[in-house]
Amino acid sequence: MEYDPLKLENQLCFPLYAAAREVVKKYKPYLDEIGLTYTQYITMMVLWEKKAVNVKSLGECLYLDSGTLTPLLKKLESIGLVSRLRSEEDERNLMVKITQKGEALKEQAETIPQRMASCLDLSGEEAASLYTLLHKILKR
Amino acid sequence: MEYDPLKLENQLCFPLYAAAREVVKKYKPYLDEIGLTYTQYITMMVLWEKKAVNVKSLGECLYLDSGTLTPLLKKLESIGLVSRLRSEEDERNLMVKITQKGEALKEQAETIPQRMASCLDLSGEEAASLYTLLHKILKR
DNA sequence: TAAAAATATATTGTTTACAATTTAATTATA
DNA sequence: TATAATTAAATTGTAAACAATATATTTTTA
Repeated sequence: MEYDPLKLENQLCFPLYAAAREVVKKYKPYLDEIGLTYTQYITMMVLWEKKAVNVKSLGECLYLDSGTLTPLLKKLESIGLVSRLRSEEDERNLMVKITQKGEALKEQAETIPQRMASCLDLSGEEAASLYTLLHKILKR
Repeated sequence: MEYDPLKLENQLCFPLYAAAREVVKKYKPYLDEIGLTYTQYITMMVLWEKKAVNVKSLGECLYLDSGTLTPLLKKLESIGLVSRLRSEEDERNLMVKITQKGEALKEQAETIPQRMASCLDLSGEEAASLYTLLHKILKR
């Protein structure tokens, strides 16, 4: 029996793709508590840190484009977590700003990272090693 | 400045999610050549190996459910790569079988794994380590 | 400075992804 | 053996994800 590079078990991308989806699925019960999807959650993370950001740099942070972000940001605006306003200096830029309600949500999210970590069941070393390898793939 | 577990750069899931999408995106030019999406490609991988499989076990292989697979398999059937037929013994099962055309496609796909690997730019050791860690996450 | 190029976001269309529900078939059990 | 429980796919509805295109604004350059 010779080695077949087209066997699923010989792929590296496939477990990456599958594990990413499995982990996002594990977040769901926690994110349901605060009424966010995973993509909305990481968007809020950027805003919890930066307070305001335009769509382009948000997309660079998250590896997402306006086709994904525009409807998502409109949704977050409709929930009252962010505001969307064209920049005065350059009207091509849309500034996304966190609202008071958005800031307040952070407190409810504080417990999520730890609860998720205990789901993952990796040692500290394994997690660090995985972190490094993934960032190596993402390096551009 | 204290450690904030809600900062994007302190997440492990986020680079997993982002890297998976980036890598799938890198497949696109290669998969375009053979007219498949990434999800269709990994479905064909299972069929290149197993020749025939029902939707449930296909879903177990790929970590996908019938909600995703049903339309995808109909699409593959419409292209002529697979056939879909209810099992005689148990009519709840839908057997998905690879066609001649599906088998023939494998030859055109042979070069993809190597070309992808050179995109990834990981050493053999790094790839092996990543493989192990991802499978640890997927272990059920 | 008028036209061209570049930039930022939005829109359109297609495919995934998945939760929740429905339908149909099979198996278990009262 | 009729009824209940289980199982496998399909369907429905929503949210991503992304390529390709369109629109509007700003910057370059001829």
